[in-house]
Amino acid sequence: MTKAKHRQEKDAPINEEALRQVIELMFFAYRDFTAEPDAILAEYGFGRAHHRVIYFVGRNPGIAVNQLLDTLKITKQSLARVLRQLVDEGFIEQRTDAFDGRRRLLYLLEKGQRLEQKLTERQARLIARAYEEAGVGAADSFRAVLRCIINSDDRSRVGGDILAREEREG
Amino acid sequence: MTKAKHRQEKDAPINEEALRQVIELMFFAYRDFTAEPDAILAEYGFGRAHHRVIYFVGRNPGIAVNQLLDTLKITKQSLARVLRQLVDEGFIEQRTDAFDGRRRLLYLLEKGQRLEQKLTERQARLIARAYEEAGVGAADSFRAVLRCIINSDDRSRVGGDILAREEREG
DNA sequence: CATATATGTCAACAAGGCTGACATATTTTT
DNA sequence: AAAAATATGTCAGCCTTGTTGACATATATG
Repeated sequence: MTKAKHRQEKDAPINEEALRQVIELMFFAYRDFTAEPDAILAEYGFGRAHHRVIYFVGRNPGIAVNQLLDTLKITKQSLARVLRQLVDEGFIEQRTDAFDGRRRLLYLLEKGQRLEQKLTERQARLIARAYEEAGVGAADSFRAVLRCIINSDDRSRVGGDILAREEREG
Repeated sequence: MTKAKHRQEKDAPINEEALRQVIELMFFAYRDFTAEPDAILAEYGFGRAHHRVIYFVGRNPGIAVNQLLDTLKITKQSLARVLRQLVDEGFIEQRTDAFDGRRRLLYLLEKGQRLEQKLTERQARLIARAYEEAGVGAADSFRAVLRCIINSDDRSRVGGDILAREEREG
């Protein structure tokens, strides 16, 4: 137990040891959070990269390739590889935008929807159980803190709002 | 706004949309949580794998290679690569265990401690700011939920308690 | 018509996971 | 003492998923 640090912030009563613990908790929690999906994806010969694409396309039907790149913050080539597989194997469909023929809008096909649901269900169940175990009211705080950890620019991407966001800001 | 789902669990009042949002929040939050350390590590020619090793060795001075493998849940070879670099470049020291000559106990050297502090400081600051922004009391709930997401087996590893844990359970 | 934009694709590279095999030192068991 | 188990190190090679830079094509826009 180190003695209270000389308050550098105005009056932050935040325990240093507790902060250290959160760093570890984030590591373990994220690993367990992705473990089940990873195992399911492996059966399809997919990885976490495929999961992200399937998830965000499912959440934002009709998202364009560039919007997806902006969201995932990976390079065109990284996306191309996994997207190609997903399209070739019938999980995702690309339709040319009627208003701008250069754009390819992405949609989940039925096969993709089934996989997406399967993956999301597992993760949702894990969170739901954690909420129950952690006690009522913990859910809102949990979400609030997560949201505050996120770069303000990305906060508006949460909630399947990427397409609308583009119209507002882009 | 979908209408309330037919409660499949006993009486779980958990909003499905909220759960979906958490999935996204976890993705963005973890990415931003690791972004700053990643940038610092890159200056040293290191990656996230090095960070994990430095962190857990710093948190558990005298941890053995096997304990580190169990904690990180990676293979010997994956660890060997980054550990070799860290030892060669003077960030980590290996001492033979006096009680069991087969074991190599790991310690941070001064160089390693400095880097560890630098990295931890950034992450702690990010969390601390999020707590302030999210409001008082959010911290405890946040930690509680994270802990509940974690596999019960790993919960006892949080808090720099890996060495003691080994004595208790191993 | 010139330029900018959205996308696709090729080649090559790096980090960090993985496997399996094998060597060595040391401890524990028989 | 011999045998077996344990802890570690190392070699070779593979995969996924990130990276860069270059170039091609279609479409939109000034």
